[in-house]
Amino acid sequence: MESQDLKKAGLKATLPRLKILKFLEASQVRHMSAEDVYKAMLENGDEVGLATIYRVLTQFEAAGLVTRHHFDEGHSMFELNQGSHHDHILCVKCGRVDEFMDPVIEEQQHKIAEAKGYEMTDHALYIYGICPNCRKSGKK
Amino acid sequence: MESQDLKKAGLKATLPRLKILKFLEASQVRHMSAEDVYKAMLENGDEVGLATIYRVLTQFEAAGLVTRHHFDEGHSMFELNQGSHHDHILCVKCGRVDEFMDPVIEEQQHKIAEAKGYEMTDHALYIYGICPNCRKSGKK
DNA sequence: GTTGGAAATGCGAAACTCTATCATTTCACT
DNA sequence: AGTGAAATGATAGAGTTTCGCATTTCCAAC
Repeated sequence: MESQDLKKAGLKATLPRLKILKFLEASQVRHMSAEDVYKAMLENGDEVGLATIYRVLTQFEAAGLVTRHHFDEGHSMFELNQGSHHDHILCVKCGRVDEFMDPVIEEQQHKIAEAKGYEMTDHALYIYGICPNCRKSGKK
Repeated sequence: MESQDLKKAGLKATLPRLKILKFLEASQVRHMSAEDVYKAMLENGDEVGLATIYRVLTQFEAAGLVTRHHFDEGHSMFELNQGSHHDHILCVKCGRVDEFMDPVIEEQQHKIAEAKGYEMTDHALYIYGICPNCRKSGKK
């Protein structure tokens, strides 16, 4: 009963919110824009207004249910929070996204923030490159 | 004669491009959006169309003269390439931007890319936090 | 120096993502 | 079931960036 998850997050268990949460959980694609979610749900027969998708994803983010990423300028990508924290490495040719977690980097970031007198609240790390497949096929 | 710099970068030495390059070099502010550049140049009496600012900054980026940053969603920030590579730490309260360079992190990134089979082309690292000033004044 | 043509510019319109407005509907609680 | 608060949906609007095209500028050859 996902409605419990929403209540726990401080959100009223409305039909659109439930549909979106279920959709994210069922999706094979881990990273999606609001537009992606909107279109995919439409095809699924679940009609939810685009404005609602944006609102709900923002609320989910505030509630810690999803994370918002800025892989590239222009639009936000959302990822359901499951499993543990990780950063991303992206292919500039095909858009493929892989995940990694590096304790050394995580620790260094805290050290840097401390050295600069900052209280660290968040961080974003993206490595861009050419993925194994694209290197092999040698696409320009 | 900055026109040499442009020629070297493979760009025709036009008046707007020269003006923009000179402006960036003279500016005390290191990070600016296209709109920032446009307005500041207007006040300076250098009128260059906004579309041209966007085009030229994008060309400068391709030529390696400037770097484009995505500090937050919504708009790109540009920085003239002078001095060496560095990453950024940003205050979420006041927008202050500091720079740092950490050899350990740089090296780890290459290792990660290699381990994942990627050919690394670029990376972006932003640490977000509360800067010393904002911590002292305890602003919410 | 002129001049011819390619390249760049400037303007407005348009694309794109995201937010605001507000009438209507839905949820939760008696 | 009834009621009030909150959420939704549709559309308009805001903000950033790009596009299309007429005009201007650069530059190299005469």
